[in-house]
Amino acid sequence: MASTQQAPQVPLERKLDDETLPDALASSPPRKSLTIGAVCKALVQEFPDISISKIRYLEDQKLLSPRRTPGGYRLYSQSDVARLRTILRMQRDEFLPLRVIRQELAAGRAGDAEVPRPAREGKRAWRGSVSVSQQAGALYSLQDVLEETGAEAKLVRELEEYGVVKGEMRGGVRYYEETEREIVGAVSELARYGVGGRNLRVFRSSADREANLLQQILAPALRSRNPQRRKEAVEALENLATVTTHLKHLLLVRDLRKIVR
DNA sequence: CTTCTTACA
DNA sequence: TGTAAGGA
Repeated sequence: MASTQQAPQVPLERKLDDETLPDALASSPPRKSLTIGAVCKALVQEFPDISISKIRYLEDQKLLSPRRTPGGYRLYSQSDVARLRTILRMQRDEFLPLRVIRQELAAGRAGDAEVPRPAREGKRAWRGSVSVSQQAGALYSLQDVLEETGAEAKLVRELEEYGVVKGEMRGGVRYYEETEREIVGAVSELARYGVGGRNLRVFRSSADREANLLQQILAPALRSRNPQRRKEAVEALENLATVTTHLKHLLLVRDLRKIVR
């Protein structure tokens, strides 16, 4: 109830004159602000299930604070929109809870102008990080794998025994995917430090659990009828994998320090 | 016609 | 999250 809404003067100067939204063609700092509806329309391309209420909700959660017209209409500046994009991407790609996003945003950039987006932590991966989506990658024969990783056949056999790599039969010959080649390479590295294949079961089972977890989370999107959404889901999976890897790395480092200290 | 807030499902 | 209501 209650509602002594003041007169919403003409909320903005020409609402959709610039609905072209050349977000890439920067250099238009303060001039044009958008109403919530316009913002929604502009973002619906990249975020299909965006909605006015959702945007308002984000404001409730203190993630946005657009200016208001004397009439109470929200006016989103370019940087507000950029910030909103960042928020939506963090939610969609990294599944970060709003409270985390709020901190992340408060503690740093992404409030104005362009978004330093790809500043993800996906640091090192042994050589050439692999991606979940490159399913249809090349296949490698045992020979190839051994040559490129410098591993011993014995090691590969061991890994197969423990189900770390499986390879696939083609015309009586076993071939390995690129990911598996990477695995062999990494394990080979570990072998030089005395870590045997039998020590890897723990890795494999934890990897399985993680894969299941991520898959469950993304299941809805992966089942989507919309191919675009599925594609995004796969990308999200990769990002998630990167993030969890980073997390594991941090936890490992922390624990190692405890031990060494 | 659009947006606003509040309340409710 | 979405939506209906009542106003501006």
